[in-house]
Amino acid sequence: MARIKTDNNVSRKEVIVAKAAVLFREKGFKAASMRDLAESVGVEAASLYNHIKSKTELLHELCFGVANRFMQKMEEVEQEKIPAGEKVEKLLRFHINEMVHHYEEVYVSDREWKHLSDPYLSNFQNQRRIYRKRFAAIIETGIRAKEIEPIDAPTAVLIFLHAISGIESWHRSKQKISAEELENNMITILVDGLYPRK
Amino acid sequence: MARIKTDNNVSRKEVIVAKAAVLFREKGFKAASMRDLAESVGVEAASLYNHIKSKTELLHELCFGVANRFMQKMEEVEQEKIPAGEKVEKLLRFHINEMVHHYEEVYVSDREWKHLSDPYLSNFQNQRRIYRKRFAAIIETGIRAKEIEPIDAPTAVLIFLHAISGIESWHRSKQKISAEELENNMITILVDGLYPRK
DNA sequence: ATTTGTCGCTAACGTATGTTAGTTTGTTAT
DNA sequence: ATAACAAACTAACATACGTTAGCGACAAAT
Repeated sequence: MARIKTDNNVSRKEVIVAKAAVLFREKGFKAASMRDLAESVGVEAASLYNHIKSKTELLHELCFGVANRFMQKMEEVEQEKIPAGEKVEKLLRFHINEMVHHYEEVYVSDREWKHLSDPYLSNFQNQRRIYRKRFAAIIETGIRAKEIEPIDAPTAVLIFLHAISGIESWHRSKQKISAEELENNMITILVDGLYPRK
Repeated sequence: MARIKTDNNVSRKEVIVAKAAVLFREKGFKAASMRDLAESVGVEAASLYNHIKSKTELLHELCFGVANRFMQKMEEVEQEKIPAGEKVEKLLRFHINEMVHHYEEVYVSDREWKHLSDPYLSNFQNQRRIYRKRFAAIIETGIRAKEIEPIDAPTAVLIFLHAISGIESWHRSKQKISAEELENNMITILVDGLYPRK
């Protein structure tokens, strides 16, 4: 009998959720089976249910974990007293860092949320919509202050968020540039298009 | 008995592939069942197999259909005798148009190719890698000609391609701006970051 | 040492899935 | 009208999946 080993105040459930993130990322939620997950945890499939309620619970855990972190950062940034452009940059850097350092969870939350079931599904969709609205609002504030070029803010937000989720491919790439290089490259490319030409 | 109705030289197989694109987009490849597809086509599940070999064949058809169109455009653009910046812009506009007008197929090809099986899988991955290399090469030519800012070309390519795939959300959005507006907004935001500041 | 509760195991259930076999219906060509 | 073919149907198969029930093994507390 092989117990799930848990170092340092990390519950067995958390171990399972972490392994699930890896698996859901590489196979997709539907294609990843509980038996796959069990094997990667080192245990029989049925044993998982001593720690979790269902497969979907794992997805909840992942999606809302990520969503909450982003929402919290949004609140933090909104309250700072700095120009809108800097707020945008701060948010972008946060996104990039999350993608680099919590790759699996962020990726899963981004691509697999469709498979949430309905009290949670609409909740999640709402959160995303709200997040984007608030992001766009920051950009629009910058535009009114003539600090940012007059572009369509919602489109800009879409571009930013999806551009960053492209780090997925960087993550798998062989000839990696460093994480800081990546971050600065992205900021250059994304943000420099924002400011008016002189 | 309800036959699949086919107007205008369009084979029944093509009807099925088209419906599959819609279904795969909204549920994901794994979650979409052949019985779902059959219902949406208006026929029993088993009947589909008079026209197709397998579920995965539908995915091949979609993925390689899209990939081939992009490869062809790449060849076309490479051979034009225009500045690198304009080549980039042409490719981006093509991407945006494909995403707007062949939404379902492009989206599926982008997100569901993981579920291809192995002779096709590696083939598809190769095509993508090659496509990106050639795209990056164009940008690098522009950089050497001091026509484009010295940025990391592979990163720029990742950003561009993923940014455009974000149109997905625009497609579903209610308060749509027009397709041309969208295209021009995107080009402004993405391309303007490329040229050196004066 | 005994109790108690946590955790993992085996076995199995019910359901959904992709696909095949064999048959019947409808259409097209002679 | 009839033969020939295409395309739909019904029935069923094997497999894979999420999950439950019940039991045994280990660890912690008394």
